[in-house]
Amino acid sequence: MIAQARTILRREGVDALTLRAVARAAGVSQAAPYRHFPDRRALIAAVAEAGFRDLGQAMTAMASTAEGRLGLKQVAFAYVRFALDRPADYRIMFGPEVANTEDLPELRETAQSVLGFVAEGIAQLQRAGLVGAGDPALMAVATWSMLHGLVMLTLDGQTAGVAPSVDALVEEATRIMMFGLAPRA
Amino acid sequence: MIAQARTILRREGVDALTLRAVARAAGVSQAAPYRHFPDRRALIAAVAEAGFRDLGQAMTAMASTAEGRLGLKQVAFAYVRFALDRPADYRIMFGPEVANTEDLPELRETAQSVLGFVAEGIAQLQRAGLVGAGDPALMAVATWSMLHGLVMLTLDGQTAGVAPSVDALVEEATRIMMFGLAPRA
DNA sequence: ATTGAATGATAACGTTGTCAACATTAGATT
DNA sequence: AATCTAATGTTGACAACGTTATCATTCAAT
Repeated sequence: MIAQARTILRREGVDALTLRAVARAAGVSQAAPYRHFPDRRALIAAVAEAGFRDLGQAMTAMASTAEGRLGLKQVAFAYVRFALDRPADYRIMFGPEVANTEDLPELRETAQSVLGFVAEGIAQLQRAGLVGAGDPALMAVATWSMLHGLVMLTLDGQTAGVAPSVDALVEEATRIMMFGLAPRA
Repeated sequence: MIAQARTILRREGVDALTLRAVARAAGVSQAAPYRHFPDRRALIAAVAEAGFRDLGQAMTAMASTAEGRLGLKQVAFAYVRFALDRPADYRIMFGPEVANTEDLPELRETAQSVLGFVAEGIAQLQRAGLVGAGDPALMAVATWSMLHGLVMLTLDGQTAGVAPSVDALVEEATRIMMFGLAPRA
């Protein structure tokens, strides 16, 4: 059922992701989904959680392709690529429907594991002397924020024309994140 | 009518912002709004545009309270404060309904002026030698991305527990943005 | 005075989330 | 083997929504 939902989401967008549409796709009556999800929000939360799992997988896969700062950058690219490849999935994962994750502990945990993954990578770089002192969790939030914002603004069409390509944009943004806006003496 | 819409949005959330609710609040028939907005999306776009205007105003007001890097940081605080004070407004401004602004030139322009404001501030810092060389528009996008991401993740409850307060989080994030993750010799 | 645009009212259509009531089935218990 | 229970599905309904078509009103410009 979640698989049906994700297919609809990708093919027809968020608006088409209705409980009835999922029921139709599953060849089942309109009320049947309520046996598995208490309400629409729960279905969306399940789809979001699947998305976070896929995202984590994509990031992990890319992390092992390079070391040091380049590794972190590769993860950043994997992150952005995932979001731009599946914009509807990404939007659902951070949409208002699942904003208050207090009552969705599983989703919360899955999402937090993405943050934890970034934090761990940063801690590694710190041990290698490639990242300065400071709370790695905080640095991870800042890094994640930048990527998330970049993705959202790009999906909203707000970064068009600033850089020759999205890749170039990510390249520059991660560089700024790593070395800062202030000049280095 | 836009004012009614914004009141409903703030009081009852995005879901309650329906054309019918706006019509009721205005004491008018349910079809009357269609004389002023072709569809729901147009109403939302108008609300979003009003939000961007308010945001720009808040940022501008705060920019004149300090100079140099501190000025930019004050603008960042103003930005975050606006978003957290009026989460529903902020969400609408960057929501999927108005994602493709191609057919909403006015909204696009208003939103872009926020970016332009940041870019101008960065260009000023460059002239003062407080920010390194590089395309200020690109730097502005990176900065905006970080703030936008930070706000969204915070609204989604994803940054809870990382810092003692949101202010501290913004403080640290802007510091990282300015001086980078990499250690300074 | 007439016209035409702007604005509003009424009524309807199709879709949605949700619920209540009933049917079916598979597994566990007796 | 008979019975009970939980899970799952169906039918039918309700209210709310976006949207449209049709008709009424007002008011400035000609």
